[in-house]
Amino acid sequence: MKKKTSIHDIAKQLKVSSTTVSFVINGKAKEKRISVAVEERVLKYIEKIGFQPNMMAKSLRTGKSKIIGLMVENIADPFFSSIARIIEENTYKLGYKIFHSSTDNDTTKSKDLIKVFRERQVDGYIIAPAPGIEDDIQRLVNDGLPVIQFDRYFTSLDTDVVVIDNEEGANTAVKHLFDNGYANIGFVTLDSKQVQMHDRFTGYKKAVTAKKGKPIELKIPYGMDEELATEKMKGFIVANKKMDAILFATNYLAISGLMAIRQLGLRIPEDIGVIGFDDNSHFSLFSPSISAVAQPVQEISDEVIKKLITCLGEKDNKKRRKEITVLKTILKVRESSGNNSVAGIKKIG
Amino acid sequence: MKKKTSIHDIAKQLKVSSTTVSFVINGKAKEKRISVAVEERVLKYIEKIGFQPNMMAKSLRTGKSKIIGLMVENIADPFFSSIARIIEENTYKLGYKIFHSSTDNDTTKSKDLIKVFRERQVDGYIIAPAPGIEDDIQRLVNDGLPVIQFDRYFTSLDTDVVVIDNEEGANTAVKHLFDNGYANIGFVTLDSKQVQMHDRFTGYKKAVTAKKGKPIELKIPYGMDEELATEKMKGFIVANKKMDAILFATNYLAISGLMAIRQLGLRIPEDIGVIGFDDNSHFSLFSPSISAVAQPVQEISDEVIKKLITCLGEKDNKKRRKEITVLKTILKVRESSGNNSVAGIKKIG
DNA sequence: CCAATTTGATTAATCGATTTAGCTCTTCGG
DNA sequence: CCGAAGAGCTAAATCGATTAATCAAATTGG
Repeated sequence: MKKKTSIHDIAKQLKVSSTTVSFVINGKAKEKRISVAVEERVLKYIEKIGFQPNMMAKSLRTGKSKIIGLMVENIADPFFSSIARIIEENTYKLGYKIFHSSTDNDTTKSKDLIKVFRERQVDGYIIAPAPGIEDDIQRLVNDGLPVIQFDRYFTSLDTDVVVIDNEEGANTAVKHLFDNGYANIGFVTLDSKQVQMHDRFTGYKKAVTAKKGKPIELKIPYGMDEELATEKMKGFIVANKKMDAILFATNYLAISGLMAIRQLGLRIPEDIGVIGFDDNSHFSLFSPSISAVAQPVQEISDEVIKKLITCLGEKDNKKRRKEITVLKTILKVRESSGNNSVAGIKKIG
Repeated sequence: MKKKTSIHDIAKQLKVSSTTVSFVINGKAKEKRISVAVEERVLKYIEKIGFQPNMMAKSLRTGKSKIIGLMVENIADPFFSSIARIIEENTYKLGYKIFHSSTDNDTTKSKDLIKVFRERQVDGYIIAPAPGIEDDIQRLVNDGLPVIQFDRYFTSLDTDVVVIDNEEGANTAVKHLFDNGYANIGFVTLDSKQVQMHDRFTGYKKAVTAKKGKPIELKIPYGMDEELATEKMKGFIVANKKMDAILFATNYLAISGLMAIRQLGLRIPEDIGVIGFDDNSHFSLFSPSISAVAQPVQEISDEVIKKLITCLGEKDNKKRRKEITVLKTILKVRESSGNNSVAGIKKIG
């Protein structure tokens, strides 16, 4: 059908060697002492025919695929898709393309994805790890491949890490609820052992016990159908009559929770106060508007990229000292958590 | 550091030829008359060392990268990220990986992306085209590469297409507003010549003129800052005193519009009725809940995948008769557009 | 003027797979 | 016992680039 023209075809046409063409294409004309005359002739020709080198061949030879593997829980989740967008944008400028993949927090799927990434020779890995893939990541690390863990991480692994201060984020949110007159604060989270969820619970618990309260917790299994989750939450709210506020550990849990509250006919913030983890551009438009612990998406992405670039530039990655960066969350105080703004916290419309 | 083991290393270890190893790995042992004994020996060994063939080499040789290029306006937009997710999921099962990219509806960026996709040898293209890239896509088509346009398309190009019936979607929405007692309906859209926006306007206009009304239109430039857009819309609403309902042409325009309405202190649906194009899982939680013209995301994705698979299976793509699939939208009637449900339209909580 | 250096370009190996064509050995019919 | 057929495996070309090694011609220095 169509045979793509190769560097050799060009060489033949111009009666030079393919080496020369390669040098010119890669801007090494000066360095490799190619005469300006020949250089221009080659440049003109490849411009004319719109030559595009075959990255596969290039990658095979150089060992660099110029591809980054990005593994997140769910690319359709606004938190992850925003990060994906920023990462894509910035790495693109450096000539990298991204393979995205959603793990659904599933171990088998994640392991398989790592395998696929490997055989595709990706140059670097950005991973929000699912449970149980410690060994797989360890193997990447052993082979000196650049790996960044973000959002959550295995403490046992020696990789760069970018996370937020989940404990403090949750803690501040609960304290804020107390300051607004709520006394019995519940926590709805995922039934998960992952470190970020655990930290959020810890932050919640510390704030509650500091007030001599006792934790009221509901755990929803990962991947549970939204309607079912809503039912669970309705049961949870009904069963805990005294509970007057809830902190939700993820954005989609908050959504189910809001449905539950609405279906029960409760008023926010009068009957029940609400704060969600992960902000969403829509929260400010709800009536009442929904308070949230916002993750600094831009900063997270920037940190991840910065670290990745550093890793990619390293010749021996195993020698480098790895860094754990912990970023601060921002409590977005809106109507759903009462009206008193707390010192040091921005009150927003 | 680490030299990945190749098919040759395996061959050397097992004292067979790399040809044999290749045959076994690709399941052609029977076909190529490799003895069961040798086959098992090879299989056992590659299992033991966890061998992973180099896809770059494979792709170079076979000419198939097993990569699909996906170009959308913005991967952080829930509409596109949902589609991306479904496509990723399904193509993955067939051994394909996806390169996603956001075009921002920018011509230069889109052209550049197509170039990058080409040099990366992607096997197929799924494109929600930005303006002005007709020629670039035409070139792909000329070279017999599988191309699917979706969400919007260039009518001049002979590719498979998956879109929704934008005209009818908008038309139905406006009719619904009329049926609910609204008389002067405005339309807020993008300042864009793209076909999907044009069709939405046509649907709106036909419904309005059928009622002897005259169109009231506001065009927002693509990429305008959200706050500025909100201001524009406030001005629009104030300037058109008699306007009592608005249809927004995209989900993010609806968001800005809702902010404008809120800031002006208007009540929905009493003072002003609202319908958005593109549904969002949050719309049902707004107070009042927001009506929307929902796009059938799952169906769109399924169609796109089906068509792509067909193209990929074709030996001569240029011969194939291309198909344009137009899918129906679903009007989700909620509180923001009044209370009367229209015949044939599902009234939802 | 000859050896040494510089200039400008090329030859050929290599990356890791796939695949065509062919080689060797056994078996079997006649 | 010879030739054909088939079974089982391999050599070597190939995909399209990069790059170390080298070479011929021109230039320079002493």
